Amino acid sequence: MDAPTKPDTRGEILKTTLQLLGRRSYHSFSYNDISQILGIKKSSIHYHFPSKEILAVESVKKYYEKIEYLLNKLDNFTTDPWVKLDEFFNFFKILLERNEVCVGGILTAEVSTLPNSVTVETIKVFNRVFDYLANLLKISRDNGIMGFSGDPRSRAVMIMSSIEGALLLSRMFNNIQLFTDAIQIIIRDLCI
Amino acid sequence: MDAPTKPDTRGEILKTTLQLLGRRSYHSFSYNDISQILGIKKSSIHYHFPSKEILAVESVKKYYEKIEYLLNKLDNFTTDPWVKLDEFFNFFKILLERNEVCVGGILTAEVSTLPNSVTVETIKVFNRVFDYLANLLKISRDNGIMGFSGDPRSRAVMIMSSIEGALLLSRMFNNIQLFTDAIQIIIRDLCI
DNA sequence: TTTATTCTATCTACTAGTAGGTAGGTAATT
DNA sequence: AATTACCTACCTACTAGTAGATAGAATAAA
Repeated sequence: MDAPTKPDTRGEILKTTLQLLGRRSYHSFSYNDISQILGIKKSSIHYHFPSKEILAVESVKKYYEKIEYLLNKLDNFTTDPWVKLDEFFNFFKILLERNEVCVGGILTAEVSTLPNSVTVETIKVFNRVFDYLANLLKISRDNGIMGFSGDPRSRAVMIMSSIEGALLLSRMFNNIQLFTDAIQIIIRDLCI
Repeated sequence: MDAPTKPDTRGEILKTTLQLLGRRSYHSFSYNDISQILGIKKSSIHYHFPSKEILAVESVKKYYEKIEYLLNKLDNFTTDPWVKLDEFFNFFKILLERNEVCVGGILTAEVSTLPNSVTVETIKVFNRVFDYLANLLKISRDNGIMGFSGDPRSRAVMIMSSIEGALLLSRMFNNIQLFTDAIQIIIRDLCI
């Protein structure tokens, strides 16, 4: 058994920031929120992240890692594209159950007032997901497992558009069924 | 010919607010922005709208009217549901061309930090649109013009989810094609 | 091994700027 | 005279951020 690890303040700050981004928005949380949640002073946060921009950039990078971990886990877990999609959608459903939505969706909605460096990282997340989904869709259609028409990448983008939109609406209407219904339609439209 | 109409400061404030909401977000514009754009002082805005919450509520109500006007115009213009949908989607495409997105989508993304009264008005807008689309879809399928499967209202919600998501992503990627591709898929998936 | 120095990570105290908002004043209109 | 619609001047609260201090840990030197 290892000795007690030293507290990871930096990591806790990032984790808290991601939660705040998933529940609120970039402009709706402040260093003061984090300091109260973690019981440290604002200047301690500034020590680890000298500006809010840097904090957000690092947070989005961490989010990218979480997405990367999810996608790798899907590929290690199964080769069945339907199961992969199911688990992929489930990742977002679990966010909803915690009253969060996708950090990417939040930042996308605020993009016109975001520091550019944050936008750049956000775009990377989406492109990673688009690539993954487009590849999955293409292979599945080539194998005759799926029957959708049109360009796989456009379909991938449209799936993520639907997911982001459905997450936001589902949260506003306080109705998870709204999200799961949308997922059913997305899946059904892939079958034809 | 009428005499010069008196300046409609209240209306100009509302119009400017809607533009700011469509380009930024609730938390990313301030009375100061409006005062600079219109060349009036903040307190003059406060005179017409004593609080930001009231300003937002009135703005969303005005947006509801714009949507209502759009939907009525569609119904007066044609009975062809494909043309109606095309024109409906075009309304949002024109927003993109002005570097705006749907006010409803913006507010939905910020809902966790909005005054409740603003949320209530936003929900009304969406329900209006869901009702309209669900009705259009149901009639069109009953008439054999459309071939989608599943509940028309769920399909309507999913269409709006896709539109909101695609608007946000299209704006972020600075690529209108992203939006128009999504629209193509939405329409195509209604044909089966 | 002990001591000195450097590094890390937190703190207190403070800043400039901006947000939403208020109170009182004034000119024009009714 | 009352109302409307604008103004100046100001307020509190909060934001992101800064400077300096300090304690503990790690490293280097004797």
